[in-house]
Formats: sequence, structure tokens, C-alpha cells
Amino acid sequence: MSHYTWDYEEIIRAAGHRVTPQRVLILDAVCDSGGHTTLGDIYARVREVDRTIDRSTLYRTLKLFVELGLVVSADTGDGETYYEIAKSHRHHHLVCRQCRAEQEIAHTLLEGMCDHIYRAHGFRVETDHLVLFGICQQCQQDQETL
Amino acid sequence: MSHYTWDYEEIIRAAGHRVTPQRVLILDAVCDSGGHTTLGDIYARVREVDRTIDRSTLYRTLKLFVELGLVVSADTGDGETYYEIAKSHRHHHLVCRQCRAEQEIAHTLLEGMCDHIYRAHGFRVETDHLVLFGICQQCQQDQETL
DNA sequence: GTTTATGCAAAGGTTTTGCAAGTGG
DNA sequence: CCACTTGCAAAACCTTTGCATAAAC
Repeated sequence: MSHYTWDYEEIIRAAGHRVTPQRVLILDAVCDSGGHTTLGDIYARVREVDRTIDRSTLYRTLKLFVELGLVVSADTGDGETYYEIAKSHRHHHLVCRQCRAEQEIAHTLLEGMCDHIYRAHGFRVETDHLVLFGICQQCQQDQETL
Repeated sequence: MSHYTWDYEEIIRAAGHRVTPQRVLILDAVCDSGGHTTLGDIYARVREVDRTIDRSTLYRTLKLFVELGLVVSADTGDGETYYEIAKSHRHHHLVCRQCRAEQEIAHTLLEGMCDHIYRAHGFRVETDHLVLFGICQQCQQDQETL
């Protein structure tokens, strides 16, 4: 899951923007974090490499990356925005309220719902990165055995 | 859509909290606003009755009401938290990315998806107030006619 | 060289918190 | 009465913005 597989520099330049060390560093950080991360986490990562990088740069850069489609953002509904490297397949996340574990799920599982909503309300759901909260299998089993 | 139908005072007291004029006023305001409202809106409403009520009281009270299940909160991703009186039926919201219009949808539309997820991953989705982003019917039509 | 991006600092906004005074049960 | 609540003020956040400097192209 590396951004090295696509020519991100070309994408940035094609949109009339410049490839700076900071931008490369930030894209690296989002990549290295694996799943989805918060801005605070990305900040900590880039800070380990470059002590002078500023939060405002991070905000501006992430906003740009989302616009360019290099990064997808997800609003969890709990106040924090999550960021993740754009992948080829649309997917979403399940986050367990108890153990905080997260897993990825295919977009296929949501397609039925999107259809239902479109048929009922004419509304085209475009959430490309949904985060659903609930209780994971493991925590359910742990509760039953109590 | 009135809170007078349930014994909210009993719920508050049962949890070891007190029924103050401010709390009653705030619950009234959330109710009167009909659908979902922002804290600023609630603040304006309660201020019309009581000029001395403070924002911090409002924050504390709404937080309490959410804990008690009297009010549900949702983060629409635009920086403000929305509040709404808890209703008997679970429901969710659609937010248009273009015109920012919001509409309510029945939980029924999500049940199929929840089942799919449970069957595929054993994960029990418990999001009781989901906010889905996309493009509403009106904005789709406006785009087509351009 | 131009134009864009950065870092800094400061501002704007929402939400939280410490504390003395007030009030519900 | 006593513990919980309130209002006030201040602080803690998160995010954005203006501007001079620095860097990319």
C-alpha cells in the first residue's frame, strides 16, 4: 500500500501545485500509518523527521491532498476527522466501541443501502469512506461469557 | 414530538441528577426546534426566556441529556454538533454536499446493510444516528439542466 | 525571476474547566 | 443542610488566515 506505486508527483504538478519536501513527508506519513489516522497522529509522525513543520502546513496540505484525491478523509461523527491514503477500491471501516479495534469492509456491503436510499429519497450517497461504530465479534463473545 | 409524553424528570432524577429550571428550559428548546438544531440555535431560544443562562450550562446540560438518552447528537462534519430530541424511532440524516440541505431517513433503510455486515464480519453496528453525505435530488437535477 | 508554499503568529470558533455563589432534594 | 448546578471567566482546543521569507519551477 505505497504511494510509490502511483506518480503522485505528477498528479500534484498537473494540478498546478509544487512538490515540496513537506508534502512528500506528509504523504509518507499518511501512508506509513497503515489504516486511517488522525491529524494529530500525522503531525507526530512528520515531526519526528522535521521539527520545524507547522500544523498550518499540515492542514493546508491534507486539504490539498483530499482535493487531488490522493488522500480520503472520513468524518467519524465523533468530532475527529480521519485521513487515509486513497486506495483503488472503495472501502469503509468498522470501529469497535469497546476495544477500539478497527477493520476494513468492502463497499459492496453498503451498495444495497445506497440503492434503497436513492430509490426512497433520490439522494445519491457519496460517502466514500464511512466509519461505523458498534461492537466487534470478539467483544460480543467476551460479554456472553461473563 | 413532545417530551411531555415521557417522564423526563424521572429519568433525570433516577440517574442522580437534579431537575433545574435551566434543564427544563433547554429540553423545551431542543423540542421546540423540531428537527435537529445547533447549540447556537438552542442558545438563542433559551436566551429569549432567560437572559442569564450561560453557554457552559448549555454544553453541560446537553452532554448530560445525551448520556441519559433524552437527546441524540450528531457531528455533521461542518464544525458544529447537531442536537435532536430522542424519538421513538431510530433515524439518520442525509446531508447534501452542495446545498447543505439535510433530510431525515428511516433506520429501516440501513437494516439490510447492518445484517450484511453482521453476517460477513460478526460486527454489530450500533450507530444510532448516522450522517451520510452525498448529493440531494434537487442538486442532481440542477446539474443536469446546466 | 515569478509564483507558490512555508513558518510564524495571531485570530476565529467551539467546547471545556476551575471556582465561588446559588439552589434543589 | 449538603451535594449538585450555575454563571462567570479563563483556558484549552481545533482550524483558518495574513504576511514576510524561503523555495520550487
